[in-house]
Amino acid sequence: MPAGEVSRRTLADELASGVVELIHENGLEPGAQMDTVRELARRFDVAVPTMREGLRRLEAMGVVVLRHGSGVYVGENVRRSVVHNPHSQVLTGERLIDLLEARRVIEPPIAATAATVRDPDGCARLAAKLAEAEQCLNDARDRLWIVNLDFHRALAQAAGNTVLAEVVDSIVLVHAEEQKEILRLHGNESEDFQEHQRITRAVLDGDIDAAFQATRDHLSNVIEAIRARDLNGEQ
Amino acid sequence: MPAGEVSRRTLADELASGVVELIHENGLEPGAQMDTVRELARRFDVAVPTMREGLRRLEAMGVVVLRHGSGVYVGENVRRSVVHNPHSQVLTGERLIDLLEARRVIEPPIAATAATVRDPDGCARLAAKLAEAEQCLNDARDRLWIVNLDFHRALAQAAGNTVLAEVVDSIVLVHAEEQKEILRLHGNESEDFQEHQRITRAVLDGDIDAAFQATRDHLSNVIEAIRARDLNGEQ
DNA sequence: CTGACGCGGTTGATTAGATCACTAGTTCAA
DNA sequence: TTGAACTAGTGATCTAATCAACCGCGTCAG
Repeated sequence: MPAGEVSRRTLADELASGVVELIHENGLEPGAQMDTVRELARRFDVAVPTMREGLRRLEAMGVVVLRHGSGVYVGENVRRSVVHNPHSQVLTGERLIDLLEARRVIEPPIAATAATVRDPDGCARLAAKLAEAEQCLNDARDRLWIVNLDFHRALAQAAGNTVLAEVVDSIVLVHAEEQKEILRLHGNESEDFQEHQRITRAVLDGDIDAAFQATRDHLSNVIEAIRARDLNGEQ
Repeated sequence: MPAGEVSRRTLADELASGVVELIHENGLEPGAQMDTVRELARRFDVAVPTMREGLRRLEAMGVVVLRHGSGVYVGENVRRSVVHNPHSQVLTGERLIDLLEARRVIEPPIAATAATVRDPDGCARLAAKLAEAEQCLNDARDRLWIVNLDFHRALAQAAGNTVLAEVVDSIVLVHAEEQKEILRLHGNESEDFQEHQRITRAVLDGDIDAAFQATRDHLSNVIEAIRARDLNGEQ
C-alpha cells in the first residue's frame, strides 16, 4: 500500500496542466481574466464539476483565482516553482525555531549576493521597505510585522534571482498569522528596525561581509528572543 | 480588479482545513488511510463534489492522495511547509541557470551545516546515497540522474533541519523531468560522482570549509557545463 | 499447499442538471 | 452627478446517477 505512489493520472490533473498551457500560450499575466469555468469545461469537453476540480488544484498553488460572480483570473504564482503549503501542520515551538534556523543558514548568503549584485531596482525596493517600516514604527504598529517580513522578501529579491526570491518568500510566509502573534508578544521592534538598517546599509554599500554578518546577527537575535520565552513550556 | 486578493473563504478551502485538522487530531501518518470521500462529505455535511473540491486542493499540495477504488490516504507532504509547484511555467534556459545559481547560493552553507552537525543517521544516508550512485554509474545509468538529485536531498537532510530539507527538496525537484533530459545530454557523470565523493568526505570529516567549497565548486561546474551548451540558442 | 484467476462489493471519477449566491455593469431617479 | 436598484453573467453548491478501478475473498489447478 504505497500511498505516495502516483498510479494513473486523473482528468483533473490533466485539466490543470491544460489550463496552465492555455495561460502560457496566450501570454496571460497575473491578474488577467481567463475564460469562465463553463467555457473552459466546453473547451476541454468535460463536465463543469470536473473542470472545477482541476481549477481547485491550480487554486491551491495560487496559479489561478476563482472569483465568485466575476470569473477566473490568473494568479500571482503562475510562474512560481516553489510555494508554501497553507495546509500544513500547526506551528510548534520546535518548528518555529527550525524555521528561523533555516533562515539563518539561507538568508545571509542571499544578503551577500544582494550586496554583490547591487541591482538598482532591488536596492530601491529594499530602501523603500525600510522607510515603510520606519513609518509603521511611528504610526501603524499593527502593520509592522508584515512589513518586516516583506523586508526580508525585498532583500531576497535584491539578489536578482527569482528562485531565491521564491524560496525566501515561501519560508517567511509559513504560518504567517502565527508568526505575527508570536513576534507581536516577544519581538523587539526598534532593535529589529536598527538591524534592518544595518543590513540595508551594507547592501547599498556593496559590503558583502557586512551584509552577510548583519543578516546572520539579526536572525540570531530573533532566534534568541524566541528561545528566551521558552516556547515549549507554553504548549 | 485585484486578482490576487482573497475575498471570501470558500467551502472548499474550509473543508481542506477541516480535513487537515482531522488528520492531525487522529495522529495520522503519511500512508494512513482516512475516511472515504463519502464519509468525509457526511461528516462535514456537504455534498460529495464539494468535498472532492476540497480534497483536490489538498491533493495539489501532496497532503492527501486519492486512490481510485481504494480510498483517501494521507500524503507525504502532510507536514511540509514548502513544496514545489508542478503546474508552473515551462523550463527555459534562463530559468535553469537561475535555479542552479540559486542552489549555488543556498546549498554550500547547508553542506557546511551538515558538516557542523554531523548527524549519524544523516551521514549514513548520505554515504548510502553515494554508494547507490556508484552502483548506478556501473549498471543502471538511466537511474543515475534521480539518484544524483537524491544525493543533494540527503545532503540537506543531513543538516538536521526539516525546513532546509524541504527547501532543497522543492528546488531540486523543480522541472525534474526536464532536468533529467538536459543533464543526460550535457552532464559529466563520472566528474559529478567524484565531486559528490569530495562533498561526502568533507561532511563525514566535519570539515566545514571543505564541505562549503566542494559543494560550491560542484554546482559551479554544473552551471558552466549547462552554459557551455548555449541553452538559449536551442530554444 | 500455494499461486493465479475471477467475481462481487466498495470506493473514487465523472457526468448531467438544477438552484443559489455574488459581482459587475447599466439604468433610473433624486 | 451620484447613489440605489435591477439584471445578466458567473462562480458555488447540491442531488442523483453511472462508470472505472481496486481490494479482498473464494475457488480451482498445478
